[in-house]
Amino acid sequence: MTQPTPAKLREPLAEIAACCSLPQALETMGERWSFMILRASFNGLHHFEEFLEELGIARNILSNRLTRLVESGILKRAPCVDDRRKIEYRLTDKGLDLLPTMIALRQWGEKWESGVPSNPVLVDERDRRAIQPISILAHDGRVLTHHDLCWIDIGDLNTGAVDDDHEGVVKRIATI
Amino acid sequence: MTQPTPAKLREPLAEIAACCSLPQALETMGERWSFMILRASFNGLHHFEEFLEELGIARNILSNRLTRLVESGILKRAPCVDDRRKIEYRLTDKGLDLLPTMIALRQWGEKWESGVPSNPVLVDERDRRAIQPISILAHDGRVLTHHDLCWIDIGDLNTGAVDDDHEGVVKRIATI
DNA sequence: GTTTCTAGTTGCAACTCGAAACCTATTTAA
DNA sequence: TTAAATAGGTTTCGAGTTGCAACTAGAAAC
Repeated sequence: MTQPTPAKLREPLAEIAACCSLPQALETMGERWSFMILRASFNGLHHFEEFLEELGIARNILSNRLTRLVESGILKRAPCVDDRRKIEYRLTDKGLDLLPTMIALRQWGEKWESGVPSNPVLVDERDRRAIQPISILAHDGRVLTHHDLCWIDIGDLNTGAVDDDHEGVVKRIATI
Repeated sequence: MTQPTPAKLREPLAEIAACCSLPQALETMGERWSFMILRASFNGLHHFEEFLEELGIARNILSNRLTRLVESGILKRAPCVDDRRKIEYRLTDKGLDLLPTMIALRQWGEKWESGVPSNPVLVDERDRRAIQPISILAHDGRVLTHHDLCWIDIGDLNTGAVDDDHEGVVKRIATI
């Protein structure tokens, strides 16, 4: 019994290029509203009605997105102790770890879309000085552009360890 | 003559929170396929049929996305001189400047989604050593987390110049 | 016990996506 | 010099997704 059609519309991006993690990341965070909900979470919002009012999103879509973000481990649900009608949505470590990505996107928007640096400004709490622009750094701290980058096979990676004798049998990557 | 309904479904994210550049950035890059097309561009693809084969996207959607990316200044069109049927899509400076964001998202995916570092690895061409993880840096290079950050009014920014006189005007608006 | 509040679900209309077919302007082949 | 192939679209249509409003279940307040 062969099915006439598998009927698999909207193929997951992850299957497009299995070698790269970017499609996988986009599978959860690429959805409309996902980043906006994340941003609201970082800004201290925790409850359904708070997201609803802040974002102006439809109830069913918010419900759907929160469920998906919880399923993918970016947010976690917890019932409130003082009011058991309420549910708290909080960022997990996986969710918190999206902050650099979010700030990078925000800085890009500041530079190219709005034109002006937004107010208020994001600063290091300790000295109240503005954070650096998010950038790509070499192991020694040099800022790299796309001209300086290339892909190499993981085996041919230079780890900095002394391995002059054999080139290309390194198994572990240091950065990630 | 008043229209019966403005019929403005799908309100632009940019209007949701005008104070922040992130929604504006998401307006163009938040669309499905936008980041995948960007990634393909960085990987040296320039033509319609190349994107089509590489991404497995539908023709009409690809056409639509390329038009939007050109309209928002991330890609630029140029007719080929040697074959006037062909059109070249190339990254503008605005597009190239999305590389840190893209790598940040990729690294997040590597860490939390796929688990394993992908192969091939992105390295500094000069010494063939892996790039650093994208992170948030203070002006002196310390790596910051969300605990270390706060928002302040742009007027109260510490620029590094000596200004001990006024302190405590920190408007702690958000916790991001 | 009724009302209110929180977090949903359901139904329906409008919109977007994906696959295939079609279209137009250029090469290339016969 | 026609005929076929190629590049980059647009059109059509069914299916999936989004947005809005109305409704619902459970907990709290009155």
